[in-house]
Amino acid sequence: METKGKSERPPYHHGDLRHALLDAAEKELAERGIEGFTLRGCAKRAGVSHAAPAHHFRDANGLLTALAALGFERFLSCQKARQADAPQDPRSQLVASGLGYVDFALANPALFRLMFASERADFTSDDLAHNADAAFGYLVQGVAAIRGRDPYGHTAGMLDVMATWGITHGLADLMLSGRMKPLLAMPPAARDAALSQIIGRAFPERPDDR
Amino acid sequence: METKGKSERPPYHHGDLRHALLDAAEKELAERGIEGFTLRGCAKRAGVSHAAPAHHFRDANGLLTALAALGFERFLSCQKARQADAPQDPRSQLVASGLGYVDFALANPALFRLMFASERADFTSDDLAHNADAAFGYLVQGVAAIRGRDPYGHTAGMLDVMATWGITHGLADLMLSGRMKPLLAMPPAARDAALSQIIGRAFPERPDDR
DNA sequence: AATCTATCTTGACAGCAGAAAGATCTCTCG
DNA sequence: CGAGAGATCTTTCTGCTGTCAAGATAGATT
Repeated sequence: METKGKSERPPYHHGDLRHALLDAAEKELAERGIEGFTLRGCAKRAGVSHAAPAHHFRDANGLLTALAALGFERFLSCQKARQADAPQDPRSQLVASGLGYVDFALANPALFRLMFASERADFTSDDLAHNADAAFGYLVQGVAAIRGRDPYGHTAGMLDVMATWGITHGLADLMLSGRMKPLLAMPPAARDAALSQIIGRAFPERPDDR
Repeated sequence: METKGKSERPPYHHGDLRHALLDAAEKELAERGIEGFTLRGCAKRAGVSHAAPAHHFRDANGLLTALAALGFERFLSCQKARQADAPQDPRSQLVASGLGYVDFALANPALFRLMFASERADFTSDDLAHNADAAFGYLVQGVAAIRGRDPYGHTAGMLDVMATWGITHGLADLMLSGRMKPLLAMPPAARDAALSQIIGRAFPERPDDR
């Protein structure tokens, strides 16, 4: 109970190392990017030896996979946050979720890349696959609300889904790589307006018009 | 002039190591992905010691940067190839270049990621910056041909450019990560038709309609 | 109290990038 | 012709990485 007399050594067992490692991994990812990510760096951040993570995550990619799974949850939260401030009609709601999509990407660039453009996250993992599917399902449901029927099964519906996802994702990804300078230079309100205008093109009133 | 009598040792000087390394790097990238890319692997492929590349490219990122610059040239070629087979009206031409965009991404996934989503390619390099700008300029010019005036300077024009680029890039990138299953499952002709329909939404007849 | 199991540390190894120094070839200029 | 000079390539070394194996420690169970 009392101290050892000299420096209080950290306890041998961390207590919640799993959480601590996920936090550390997120910071590591944010600061050094996915290509500079290091398992040893995460361990050091969490104040633990370099081999400790292996007990909670199989290997470096295992840690990244768990982090990506968490990412998809926050990804959905960002979309819902935008929707809460938007009008309730289906079109406004779908556009708002697109704005949330971009919000998340800009706020967590490396994590976004891990989730959408990396081979290191293992999508056969149940956790990750489940959360990623949930995000996709949310999009489909948003499109269904506009068109009034389930987009699955008929081509026009799938076109709407792919157009919406494609344009939102493309804008987000290009902004992350520093392209889309005009958008990046705009003040927030103007940027939101421009993004909304573009995203809205994905689901025109007359979907079959060319 | 005559042989040494035993095994003919490869010449000390390679002759065209720079080219050989670029070829090797492309194969290395295609086979092991950007995250498995190794400078030593490239050297071995080119039949040369691991330190030889340093004389032609500063370091591993230098080699990748040169490769990305080459990539942007072929990227443009893919777009022009599609346009050659398409009707000459501006809209068909712009859609065709989008199909070429996707062609390139699907044919060179890792290279595409290097060009658009990696921190390893150095875009301050003159070569790379020049070729990347050329690709972007080509897109802008394609949009200008539709709208009849230079998209720069006025907001509506920039919206057209960003919408076109965003939707094309988004579709390509998502297909690369194995999403967009419906599109990937289609036979080529159907896929082209679907992609064209979606890309066309980026520049509607009445650009201001919501 | 004794043992069992999960957790964490230490030490080792192979592969990697990059730097430094030396070897080999080609070329130019006297 | 031939002697530097400079470019090209190899060898060697250092420090970092991920992963594995073996040992130390703590908490839980019985």
